[in-house]
Formats: sequence, structure tokens, C-alpha cells
Amino acid sequence: MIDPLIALPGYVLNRAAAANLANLNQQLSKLGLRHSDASLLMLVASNAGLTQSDAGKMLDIQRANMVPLVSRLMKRDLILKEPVDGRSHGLFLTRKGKAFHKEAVAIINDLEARMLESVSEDLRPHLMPILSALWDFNMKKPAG
Amino acid sequence: MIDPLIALPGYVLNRAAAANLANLNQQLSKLGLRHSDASLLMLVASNAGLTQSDAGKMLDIQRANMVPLVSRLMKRDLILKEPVDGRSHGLFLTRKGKAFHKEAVAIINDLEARMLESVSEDLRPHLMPILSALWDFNMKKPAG
DNA sequence: TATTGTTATACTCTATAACTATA
DNA sequence: TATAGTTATAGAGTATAACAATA
Repeated sequence: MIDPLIALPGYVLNRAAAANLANLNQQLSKLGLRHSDASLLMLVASNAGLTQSDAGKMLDIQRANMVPLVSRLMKRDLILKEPVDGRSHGLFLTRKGKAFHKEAVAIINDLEARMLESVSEDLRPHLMPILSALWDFNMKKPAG
Repeated sequence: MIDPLIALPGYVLNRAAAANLANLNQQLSKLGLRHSDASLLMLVASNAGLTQSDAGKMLDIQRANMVPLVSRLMKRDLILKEPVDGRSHGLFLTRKGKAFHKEAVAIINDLEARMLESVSEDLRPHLMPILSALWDFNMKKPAG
């Protein structure tokens, strides 16, 4: 059986990412979190008071799709909103949110570290520059 | 604004892959195809007569989720089924399917080539070994 | 006029369970 | 017993359009 796809960097990139996401979600399920929940917790932890629009821009999640994400974490008492002005709300971690953030970071760092170690030592320094280059290229939405 | 995520290889991997997929789907929309359609066309082109179970295993798409994918391409007269035995059906490209496959491959190869060129020449040889290592690691579903 | 948050909606992808018919 | 295809269903993620309130 011939696989013409495994020679394509984009295909391997996507399969690697999908598998990584599955692993991450499986690990985070211990906390009842999804990767999107964890990324928002990390963003709010580093930027207390940012609005959900700001968070959406950083995470590349549209405003409309931030609503159920923020709502879910608020219902679980992990984040709270404080009014900034009449239309914006700043996001903050609750005490419980800080505890979950700490656990999530531990899980994420563990998986990231093991993944890094799986790359041979001579290739490891090139990992982030290459992934960043691929991200940059594709972010610029090259029309072709 | 601090972004604690961009230092994480897994996060950058996922953002790069998502952006790549968006670009690919945008390019393939010229043909009315999705990336999943194109990958199946490529697999069938290289392995005429393989079953949809075989294809699903190679693409890591579950049997149940192959059904609407195959049906869609059959409705568009791009692939057809031939009975192998009482329960299996071999997949083949139609004449029209071969034409679409050719166009899809051109689009994919163009995007892949431009993406490769966006990586500096000294890093380029390390791209596939690194992506393959990340795929391997995450495919083994490391429990942690 | 532009921005923030929201609602509604739809499509894709993924995941599981259960059924049938065949091997 | 195991496999191939199918149906039904549910949950994520993503995309667009439209609206109210506010800047």
C-alpha cells in the first residue's frame, strides 16, 4: 500500500498536530478541561484583566466563539468578569481558577517536555525556528 | 500583552497546522473540495481498489466517518465502488475523479513548495525529520 | 463609525454505540 | 468471532450574519 501523503510536510504537520491535540486533551481531561480551556486560563493568568476580545485575538478565536468558552469557565467558577467600561469586561482567574491553571500548566509542561525529548538532540534546536517559520508562512494567508 | 503559549512547541505546532489547513482548504475550494476529499483522492489514485476501511486506517479516519466522505465523492462522480466480496468494496477514481485529482495535486504541491521555501535553506533539511519525530511521539499515545 | 459582547445558525471533523451482513 | 459498511447521535471547533449597547 502506497501512501503519497507522508511525503508532504503539510500533511505530516497536520497529522502531528492532530495527534498532539488528542494527547493533550486526554491528559487535560483529568481536570475536566479541554485544550481551549487551558489556553484561556494561561492567557488570563499572564494578563489579568484582558478582555475576551483581546484573548480571542491572541488565540485566533472569533468573538462569537469566545462566548461559550468564557461562559463555561465562568460556570465552573474558574474565571470571573469585571466591567472595564460599558461594553468591555476584564477576565480574571478565581482562586479555584488559579489552582486549575497550576495543574494544567504542569500537565502541559510535562507533555511538551517529553515531546521535545523525543526529537534527537541535534535536531532539537531547530524545532521552534522551523515551526515558527511554518506558522508565519501560513498566517500570512498566501493567496498563491 | 504577554503570550505564554508561543513558547510551547505543541501550541506553535497546532497553530501552524490550523493555519496551513485553512490555506489548503481555501485553495482547494476552487475545485469545491475539502482537504479530506483531496487526501482520499490521492490515496485512491495511488491504490486503486483499496477499501474504505483501508483508506480510513491510513488517514486515521474512523469507519463511521468515512461513510459521508465516500458518499460525497461518489455523488459528485469522482470515485466509484466495485464489490470485492460480499462486504467490501474497492474504491476507484472515475475519469472525472482523475481530472480533479490532477488539479488537487497541483494545488497541494504548489502550496507545499512555497511553504518549504519559506523555511531557510539551512533549516529545510531538518523539517521532515522533526515533523516525523513529533508525529511518531504523539501517535504512540504516551500516557505520561 | 467602529468596537464589544451576544445570539442564532450551519458546517466540518471527530467519537461512540449499535446494527446488518458477511468472512 | 472478527470484519466491513452503515446509521444515528453527540460534542468540539469554526464560520458568518445580524443585533444592541457603547466608544
